[in-house]
Amino acid sequence: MYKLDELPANHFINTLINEDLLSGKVDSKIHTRFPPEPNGYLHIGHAKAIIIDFGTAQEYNGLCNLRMDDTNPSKEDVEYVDAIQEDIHWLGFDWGDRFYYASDYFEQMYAFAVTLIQKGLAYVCQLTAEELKDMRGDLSRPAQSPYRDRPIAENLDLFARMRAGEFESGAMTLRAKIDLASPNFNMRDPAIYRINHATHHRSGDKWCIYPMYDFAHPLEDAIEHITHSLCSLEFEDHRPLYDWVMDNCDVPFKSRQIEFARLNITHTVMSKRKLRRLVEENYVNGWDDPRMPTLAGMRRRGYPAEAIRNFCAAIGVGKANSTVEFAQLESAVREHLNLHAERAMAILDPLKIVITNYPEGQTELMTAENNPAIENGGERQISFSREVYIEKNDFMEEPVKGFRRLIPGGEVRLKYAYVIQCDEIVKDANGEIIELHCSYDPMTRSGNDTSGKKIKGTIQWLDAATATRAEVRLYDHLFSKENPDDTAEGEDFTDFINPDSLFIPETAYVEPALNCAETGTPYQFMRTGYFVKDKDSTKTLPVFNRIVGLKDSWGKKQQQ
RNA sequence: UGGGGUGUAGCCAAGCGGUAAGGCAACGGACUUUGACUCCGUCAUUCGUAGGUUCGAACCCUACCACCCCAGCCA
Repeated sequence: MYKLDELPANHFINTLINEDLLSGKVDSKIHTRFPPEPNGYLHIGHAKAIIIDFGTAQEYNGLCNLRMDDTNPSKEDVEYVDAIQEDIHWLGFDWGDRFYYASDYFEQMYAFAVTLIQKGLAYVCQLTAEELKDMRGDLSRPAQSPYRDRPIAENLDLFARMRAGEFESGAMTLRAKIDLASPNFNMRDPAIYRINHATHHRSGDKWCIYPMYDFAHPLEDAIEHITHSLCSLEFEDHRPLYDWVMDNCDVPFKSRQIEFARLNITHTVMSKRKLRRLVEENYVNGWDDPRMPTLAGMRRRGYPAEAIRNFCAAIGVGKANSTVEFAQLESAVREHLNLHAERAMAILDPLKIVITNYPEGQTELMTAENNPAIENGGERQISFSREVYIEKNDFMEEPVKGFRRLIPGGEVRLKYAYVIQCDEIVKDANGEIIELHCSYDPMTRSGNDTSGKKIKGTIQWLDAATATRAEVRLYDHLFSKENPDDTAEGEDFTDFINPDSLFIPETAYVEPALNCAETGTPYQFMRTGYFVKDKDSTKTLPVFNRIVGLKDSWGKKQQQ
């Protein structure tokens, strides 16, 4: 039925799935699932998992379910359920009508647990958490439980009463009877049900006992006929238990668990605990703050979903712990923006230029390309008059070697307009430069330059008469520390937050034609970078996106 | 100290007994009305280390080393 050379072969997961297909071990459609716990927002690390889960299904013409793994009511909330769905859709994936909740299987899971008890494979253990800790053994000593040989009938009775709410939270657990001496601690009679009198975000107070991940997850997969359950490396040790549940509960289907390495990125934290702290301790303004590595944050920052997908494809899938450089993500974003983002001019730190030989009151319309990187990228008209703003650092009174922009007595091209020459520097009493007096060369009009001049530098500008004052924000990666995930639990982040991660220039101007209120299109600022409207904020002004800005080899040279 | 994993360039990563893909970064150069983009070129005689098997080893065997994960009634 299958031919090896027709099957996907991008990485080891394909190899394993192909084996199952070729051997006939799996004779149904490939079926995967993405099973987030609704206890936080999805981040770029989840994007990798989503792409592996949904992507693998797509590669094999199969299906991928979305399942809320909501088996711990004290950590979960509906707010996250909604956000997770929105983010997956934004990323470009769809689960059709296969949206499930683990909590919908609670009744079935309970029945499986009862069966296990009847088979003598599970027992109610009344050890308290502290007692359990004392009796769990260690590397060389097996664990112990005085309740291990409780009669089946008594276990059945106790488990029913656990469900009925007769006991307090934590009073007892249902444990799988496997092997107290196993070198794999996960097999030392793991708890599979605990008592927790908490209100579940969905099932309310219907249940006061909840299945543990190790028991619930294989059952969820089996119930949904998941052929391949893809998860991260830390669950490798749990696979024997996963298989034990599959083998000892009378499941309708047997799934196979395959583990891959989760994503780490430099200058970024990926742990939900730490992301939550960033939000709750107000280091950022919410889960969707553009500085956050959450999908919601990246969306607001102007990262295209396709760029994130391309990034994940580029980094591959393996089993080695690795940390991808932030630059690799930026590269994927730049690559996409270069082809899709329309260009615009903006001035973040204005310096006024008076073109003394340009007639007062005159205005010309100049033609500017919207996207020179693509054919038929469109054009727009921008006004030009006697007074314009340029970027302050596009002028150097005492130029360093190699500087190609405006210098006293020198010439520079105003992009899409004329070549100007700096004739005079006007300063205030403190010696601060107020404005520059320049003259333009009428023969150098963009599009029909008859001057024959070869000008090295080209800079951006804005007509002072029409430029729109804008609030602009520049973003960079959140942490100055390369591997902030190494930060000790509870440690203060303050010293590690990159002071440049958010910068708001005092006076910034943009082209008036930019309809920032209505467009979600990323714009690219001339030479200085990209910006995108911050769609979800109440402000209608653009966000400047320094981090995926143009590479600046001049700036780099300056630093050296 | 028990168990489970992983080691290929600065960072990812192919490779699965026939003589080290690709991407990111970096560095040269060409082009340029964005110091961007684009284009061309350079970048592992060697695959954690040491032995062994073989005509031939990153791939097989042995030993060692390093790093990651596991003793929640979290997922």
